[in-house]
Amino acid sequence: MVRQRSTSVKGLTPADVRDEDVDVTFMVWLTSRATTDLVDSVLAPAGLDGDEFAIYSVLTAAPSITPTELARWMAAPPTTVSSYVKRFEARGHVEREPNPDDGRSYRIKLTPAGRRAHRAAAKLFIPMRTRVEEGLGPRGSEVREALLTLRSVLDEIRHTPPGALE
Amino acid sequence: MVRQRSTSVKGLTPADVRDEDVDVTFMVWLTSRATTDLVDSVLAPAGLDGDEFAIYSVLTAAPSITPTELARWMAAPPTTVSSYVKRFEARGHVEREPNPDDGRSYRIKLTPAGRRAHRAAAKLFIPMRTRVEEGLGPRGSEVREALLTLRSVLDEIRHTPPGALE
DNA sequence: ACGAAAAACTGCGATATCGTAGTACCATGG
DNA sequence: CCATGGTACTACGATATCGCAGTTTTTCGT
Repeated sequence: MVRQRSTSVKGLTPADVRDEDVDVTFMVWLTSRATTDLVDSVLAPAGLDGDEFAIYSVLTAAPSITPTELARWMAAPPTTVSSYVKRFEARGHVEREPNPDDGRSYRIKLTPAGRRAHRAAAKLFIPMRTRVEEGLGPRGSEVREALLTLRSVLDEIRHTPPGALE
Repeated sequence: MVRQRSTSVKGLTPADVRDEDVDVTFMVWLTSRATTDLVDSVLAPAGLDGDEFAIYSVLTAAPSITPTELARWMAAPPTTVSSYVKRFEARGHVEREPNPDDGRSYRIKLTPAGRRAHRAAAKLFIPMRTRVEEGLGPRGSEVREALLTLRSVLDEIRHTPPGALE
């Protein structure tokens, strides 16, 4: 998975790009890459990557969900979700049951094996989570708050057609 | 690229997962997906996706950089960077020049065409950035601050071998 | 109740990501 | 100055992502 060094490279190379005056979006990108790298490497032994763990977590929290709902959750295109489901099902980690409300659709549920896989991954995840929380210390809640704010702003923009100025 | 709706799905479905008591990492994941979706859709007409735009931006800020440095920057494995470079070069957007300090390596530079492409993408990006900043309002600096904090914590953990407890 | 439009999903194919393993080069010790 | 080990990069191959276009079912207007 490759453990990388630091964002501030070597001595002086591209380090002159100071974070303070960089775009929020760019920082999200950077943060996200760092998170992915860390989480993926932590979860690797459990055979799940970060995305998969996140999805399994959603499936754990929400007893059952449709592909479309999942797609909205993770802001992913339906085809991607479709192949996720296929993959998870092949692993025996999720199963589909007919959606009583809509014949075109179905609902996804973790199987016991899926729950077990999630628990195994969680066991690796928790210590990391703890370290992150410790690292954040009291600022933890501010960070969470900030992410929340940011996400709601993003969502609002995402769902506003380009032309529509309020 | 698919424009999705909202994180809080429909009426009541998986909405019972309240953000407040969700993991920071998970929120980063969610935020990152939303960001990717938004940025990709905004930049699409310019023929760059978010990742590419970010890299072009780094290359704009840092006059030249080696693949390894770039890999550290974006916390990506070297093979990924390698194929990025190949792709960008094929587009005529970057060029390699020999690294005087190291014969195994080389330095990457945006070509004029590459700079042009970046500028074109930036033209689409700026309005979005503005909307995000407006949406954040005075909380903008806190959000930036939070991301900064988070990233430094993540980096520190990432670079600490699993066993090494301080 | 019917037909048109929209929505949920998927097969397929193009492209992207990234692990494995290999090559070229540098650095260190003796 | 050579050997040994480490580092920078990449070819190749496996798998993942996701757009396009098509099918099935639902929704809505009349």
